[in-house]
Amino acid sequence: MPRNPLRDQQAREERRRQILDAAAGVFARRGLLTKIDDIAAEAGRSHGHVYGYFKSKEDILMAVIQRGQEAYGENLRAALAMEGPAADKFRFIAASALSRESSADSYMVLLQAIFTDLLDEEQKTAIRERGLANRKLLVKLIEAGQRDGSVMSGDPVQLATLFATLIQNLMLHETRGYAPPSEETINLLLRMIAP
Amino acid sequence: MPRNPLRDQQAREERRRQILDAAAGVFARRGLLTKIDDIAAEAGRSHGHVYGYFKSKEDILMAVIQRGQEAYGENLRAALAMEGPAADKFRFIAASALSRESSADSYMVLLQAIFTDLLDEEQKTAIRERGLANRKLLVKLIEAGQRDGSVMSGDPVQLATLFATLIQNLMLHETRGYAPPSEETINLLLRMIAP
Amino acid sequence: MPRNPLRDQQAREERRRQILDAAAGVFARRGLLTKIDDIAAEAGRSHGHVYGYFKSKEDILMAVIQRGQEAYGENLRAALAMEGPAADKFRFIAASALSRESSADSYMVLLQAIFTDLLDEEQKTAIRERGLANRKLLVKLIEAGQRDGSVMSGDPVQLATLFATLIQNLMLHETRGYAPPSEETINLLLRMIAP
Amino acid sequence: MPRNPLRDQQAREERRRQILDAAAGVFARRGLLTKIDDIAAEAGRSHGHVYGYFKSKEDILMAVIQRGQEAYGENLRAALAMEGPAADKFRFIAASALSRESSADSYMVLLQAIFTDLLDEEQKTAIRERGLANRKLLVKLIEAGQRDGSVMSGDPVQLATLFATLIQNLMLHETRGYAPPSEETINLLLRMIAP
DNA sequence: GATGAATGAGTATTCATTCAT
DNA sequence: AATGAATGAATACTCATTCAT
Repeated sequence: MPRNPLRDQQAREERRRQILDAAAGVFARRGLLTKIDDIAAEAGRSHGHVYGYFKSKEDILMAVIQRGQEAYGENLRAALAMEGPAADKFRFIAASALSRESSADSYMVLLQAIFTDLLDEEQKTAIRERGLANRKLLVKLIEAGQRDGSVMSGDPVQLATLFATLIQNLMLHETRGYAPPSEETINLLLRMIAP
Repeated sequence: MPRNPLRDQQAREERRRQILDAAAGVFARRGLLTKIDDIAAEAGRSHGHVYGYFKSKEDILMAVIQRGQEAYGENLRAALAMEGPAADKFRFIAASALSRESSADSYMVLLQAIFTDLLDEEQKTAIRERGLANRKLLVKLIEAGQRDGSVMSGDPVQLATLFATLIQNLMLHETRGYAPPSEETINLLLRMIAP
Repeated sequence: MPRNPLRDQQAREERRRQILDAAAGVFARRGLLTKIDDIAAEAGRSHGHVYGYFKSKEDILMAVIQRGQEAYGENLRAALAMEGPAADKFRFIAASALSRESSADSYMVLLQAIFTDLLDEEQKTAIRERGLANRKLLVKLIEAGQRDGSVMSGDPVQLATLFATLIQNLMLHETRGYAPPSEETINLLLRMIAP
Repeated sequence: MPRNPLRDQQAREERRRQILDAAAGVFARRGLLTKIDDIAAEAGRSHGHVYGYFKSKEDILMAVIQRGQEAYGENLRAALAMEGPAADKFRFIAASALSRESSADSYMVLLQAIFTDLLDEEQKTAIRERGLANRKLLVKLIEAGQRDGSVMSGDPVQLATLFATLIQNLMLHETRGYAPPSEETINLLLRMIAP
């Protein structure tokens, strides 16, 4: 059978993605105490397999976080690109964040990673920078909302932080033992930032 | 031979408190990966000493969380007992939570503890129940605020959750690499729940 | 990827047996104070290796004891299956027990295990039940001996116990600092139970 | 109150004896895994108290063993001093050994102590020498029995060992899960060494 | 590539022993 | 003397990582 480098490469990336999917779930469920074996088992592979795709556990952790942050960033960019009033954009962001199960996972993993010394400062800085980049996008949305009158006045950076905070932490509600956030929760949240 | 049982008992409680103080700080800084030796070193004692006061690491963790939740509850009760408009009470709560350094610590520790299987379900349930008890106090405050017109309309339970979420997550700001919450942040926060 | 599952399985069992052999020797030499590292060193492996085959030190201890009891039971069954006078069967049992070095090991380990609270009651019960099953076999031999006139009269259960006691404790002679039991010792022993 | 050196000394010895009594029981029950705290608790004292009377745990262990061996020796000497046929003397020894609860304890403790490296060779030698001294006494009894026709012919040393073995191990019966030795057991035992 | 056996650094916990009171 | 707080050496066990097959 003739080699097919492109196909090989794609297969490799697909398997790497599968491992990351598994890792995101297990990290979220078990926190930083997650073992490589847990991830491998979730992916239906051996732990040796995992090391064929990632250098270390830390490496996997960084990849999970990065993917989560980039997905959130994509969401923000999609909202920015939407037509219509800013309110709709916020509803879109809130709904997306709260619907995708993995969001809460990524956020919690990120929070824990920053909170321990498992990662070195360089890695933490990378995470923080991606976080700041995402907040910039949200600030733009806030500013647009203030211009079209759908968001209250006030420092857009602070407002962005508060809004992000609300969304992110709402994702943890089920984990905290509260009822999962509903449509009504989203409405309330949007009223809170309305003028 | 204990010459003074009362004094001994008090000294013992004092040392236990010192260990808890140390543990709260280290757990917050290093997360659940905290080692007993870290706690002992922070308390300026040997790890053997720590085991004279706590049965296990898990035991210390539970004690740290419980103390944090009870301190938050005290805060809420103090606010409820205050005279004056509801808005002042919210400001008091927000200011207390954001000022005491240990609050953010306790909250993060709690979040992580619930998020891993380090604790068994029974212990997690105890934590969740204390959390719900505290939320009930906050719901009372929200309802009072709605009666005197200082809080927007809406389901008080949902509003309480959102408000708590804002405060608690703001406590993590510095950790997340953002600027620490200021007086202005608090004003903004209070405007968000105003009608 | 296991190219040869059968071979792998066999290799695994072989290694497990090697660990048990090492453990039996070390337990016998060092008693219950034996460290996992001692066992691993005796087997020429790391302690991590040992944990790949046994769940805990207690687990190894139980396996060593069980193997010893089962080997003794096999001996008794072989004697029962022998042709000829009962006296020959007793000689066979005595000689086997005193010759195989490991017998004394297993017996001493068993004695110590029952004598401490390292094992829980359930495990001790399992050991005692295997002991009683073995004694039943010996009782059969005693009864056959009484029928063919090679064993003195008396309660067969008591006689079985005394005979077993003699054999088992003789195995400890070297340990006790006495001369090892000889052919002559066996003759004497057999005369003691003769009518 | 005037000092009374003699009285002080006696009080001290009495307390030392109390500790030894406690230690013998606990060592027998828990084996070499016995903790100093167990002994102290059994004696109704603090562990610090125990160190006022013994240098180390090893020290206590040696004292317990020595006392047991000496008590056994006293028994043998008392038998030797008895009037009458040798058979009565054996019955006396067997009955004493099996009746005094502490005998089995001491024997098991001795067995375990010799079987580990908790004691150094010097200490083990001391124990073995006391054991050999006791066996000499028993050999004298056997020889007397052979002279008066109440004991079978054969090497007296071997016979002594077998007899001692029977008695000692019978002491462990209850521990092994068998019925405790009875009057009938003793009769059987005496018949076994009869000509 | 895939597997899982093997290793050993790392960690929680225990307990003999010391010593201030 | 008596107590028990404090220490730290010792030890069972875990788990990330490597590597032979």
